[in-house]
Amino acid sequence: MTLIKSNKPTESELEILQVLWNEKAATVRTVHEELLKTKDAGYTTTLKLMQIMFEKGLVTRDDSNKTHIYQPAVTREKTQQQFLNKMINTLFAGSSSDLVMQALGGHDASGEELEKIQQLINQLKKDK
Amino acid sequence: MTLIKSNKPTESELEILQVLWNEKAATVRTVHEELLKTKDAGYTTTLKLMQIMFEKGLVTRDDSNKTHIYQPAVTREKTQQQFLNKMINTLFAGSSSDLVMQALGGHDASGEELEKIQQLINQLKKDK
DNA sequence: GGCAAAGTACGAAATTATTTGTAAACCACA
DNA sequence: TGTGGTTTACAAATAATTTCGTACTTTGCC
Repeated sequence: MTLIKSNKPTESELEILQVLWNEKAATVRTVHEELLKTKDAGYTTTLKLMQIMFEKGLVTRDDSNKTHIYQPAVTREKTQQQFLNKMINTLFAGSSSDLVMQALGGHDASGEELEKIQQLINQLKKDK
Repeated sequence: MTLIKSNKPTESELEILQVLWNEKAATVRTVHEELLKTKDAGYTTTLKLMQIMFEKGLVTRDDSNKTHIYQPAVTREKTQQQFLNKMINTLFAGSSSDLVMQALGGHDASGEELEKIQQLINQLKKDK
């Protein structure tokens, strides 16, 4: 049996994934331009990171043209869940509802958002 | 104006903080024994980590006796909020309710927990 | 063909985080 | 007093992550 490495993306890799999730597909150039809006790094830095992500299997790429086009190979939802679970364990002593309460309390969600959450809760209660 | 470094605890530092939050105060030995239950590291590793945390201001310590006694210098709640905000930004495109929904959907909370969350939501809606 | 622009590959430096070895200080107690 | 056990201090090795320089490749255009 082969143990599959979960390959959790690093901090910088997450930033890149974020862009790819939004754009569906993008060149290094595009990703880099996007990153420049919030941080400051060299082009080859972004390139290198994306190459590493390719090796790790975090992204796929089409290299049939000179300019490669990258796509995310992991879904936003899976990755979110992965980090949420980690966080629930290391920071909320395993209690997901503690996390939810803290998130609801700290930030403010709009009335509309609260409504959506409430509906989800009703659904979950019904399912029990 | 002095910029205050937020000094976000690292992964290992979080594990130590977790113990300190539970125990209120503890020696390196105690923390280390606790960590041994889930991971495997040398005593001096834990010691070193706690010394670094002291330098960073993440913990305080009473060194009036030979065996120093450490206490957390940051609260669990503040730290949770810090990481939640980070995560909301880098992984949930700024939407806290997306995080909540994902957390509720992925893990299961007990009926009792759902009840508590629902009450919190009602409260928040009323406050608007 | 030759040149410039934009891209990729790759190695290695720089930085940050984690782990460990060793020495020195302290304490208990035979 | 001196010996063993526990502790802190410190320096340095190791590992993981991020950044960058440089060389090579491709393409379009004169």
